[in-house]
Amino acid sequence: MEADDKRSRVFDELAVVGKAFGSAKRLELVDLLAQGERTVEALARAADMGVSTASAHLQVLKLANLVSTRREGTKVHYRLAGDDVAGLYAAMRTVARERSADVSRALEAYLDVPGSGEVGIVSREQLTDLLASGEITLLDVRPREEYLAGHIPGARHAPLGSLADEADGLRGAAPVVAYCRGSFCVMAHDAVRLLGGEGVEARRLEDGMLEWRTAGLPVVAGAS
Amino acid sequence: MEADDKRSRVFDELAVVGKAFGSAKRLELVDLLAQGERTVEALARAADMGVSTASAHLQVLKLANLVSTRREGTKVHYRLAGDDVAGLYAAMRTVARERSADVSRALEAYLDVPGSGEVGIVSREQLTDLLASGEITLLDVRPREEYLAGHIPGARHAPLGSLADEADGLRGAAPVVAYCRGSFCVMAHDAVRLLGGEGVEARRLEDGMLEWRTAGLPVVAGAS
DNA sequence: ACGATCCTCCAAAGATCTTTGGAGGAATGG
DNA sequence: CCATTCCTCCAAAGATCTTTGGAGGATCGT
Repeated sequence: MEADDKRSRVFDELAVVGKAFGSAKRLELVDLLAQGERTVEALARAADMGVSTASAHLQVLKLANLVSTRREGTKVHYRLAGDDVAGLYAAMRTVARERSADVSRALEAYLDVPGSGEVGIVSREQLTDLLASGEITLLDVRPREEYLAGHIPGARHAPLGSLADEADGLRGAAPVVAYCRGSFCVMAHDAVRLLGGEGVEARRLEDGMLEWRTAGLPVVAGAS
Repeated sequence: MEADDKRSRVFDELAVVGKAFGSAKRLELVDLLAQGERTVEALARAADMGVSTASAHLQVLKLANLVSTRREGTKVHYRLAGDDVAGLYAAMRTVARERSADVSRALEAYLDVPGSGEVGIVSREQLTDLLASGEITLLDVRPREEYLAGHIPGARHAPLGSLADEADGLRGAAPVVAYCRGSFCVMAHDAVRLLGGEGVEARRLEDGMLEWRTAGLPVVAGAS
């Protein structure tokens, strides 16, 4: 049957996209790219793999049309092909987390979440209100390049590495809300722990930049 | 670093879910399961593969917690673990179709869509209105088991195989809207072509049952 | 034109997946 | 308790993916 061939081809092509999400290394690259564009070398370094390997994985993502590239001199910058790709990645994480006990267990072990009694979590809606009323200091604790590529309006950049130096200035001032890459990112957890230990009142955004962007909320780029 | 190990494990577990969507055969099974539960044998037959192969693929889906099973006598019925899984599958199809020229090309070849000038497409919103005003006959042209597992309220079952016999009764009566599995399914296209050739005024729903269900619209099971 | 940098492509080894037939397990009906 | 049905598990062959080092292409600055 000719029609069966054509149907098979449709699923074959769909599987190209599915396969792109079927490798831990590639997911790690997608996770990084969801925070903004990066060069191959930067991606390889951040995801701890050889440049050849990173390039090969990026070709797979490119073949699936999930990423696009921009050349700047000798460097090639990769980025997600669109917000819908970030949305698909976020949706997959949500389903995986809700459906798979293995995923949620691995995630809890990584985030070091104290089972039940974590206090001080702020939802996106609450954050919008708190920002409007100016009652808090919003900290973006991601690496500098990611902050520059896009952050929540009103957020100050305070990377984890230099957060300890800022504790003095934050103590006693407006309470802090910290955020990072998303619900699978440990940085905001670490920031809240660190600040709490320094006597600074700190909570964290429920998820992070990925979910903020996917929800269609405003994002501002550059140093602000 | 211990933290890196834990992070890697999170991505490894995520990749288990991603991999599940990374095989054409498995996607075909998911596509079928999105229409309702089925036994292993029925799935193997419908997707044209050996029972062992189907079982193996189903184990992969089960390991990713994307499907669940129900035993009935010697038969095992598989179904999607939840509507969120169907939603993820639908989202992946949408992204794949919009991003990948290969996917949309393969799809057009399969659906045999006349490039631009296809008339008579009804959106979900329009269908809801048309149903409320009773101005149309809504036909579900999927196989019987899928109709029974869940269909749009008010739809009559008219499988493709026996549609020609119904043409006489439909001619001159209320115009027809036909639907099938979803936007990657050819049956409604075929139905509209067939009815049109018989002189019956027929249009098709823009997508199908998968998108209807994913949108949270009402579904009724059994013969109605 | 040349060297330096950054990336992609190539080839090959190693790892992982897919498919198959058949053995074996679970449930049913006589 | 035996035969039947339906499914899962096993083992092995074949196919596909991943990772690597190094060759080679593109771009830039000198």
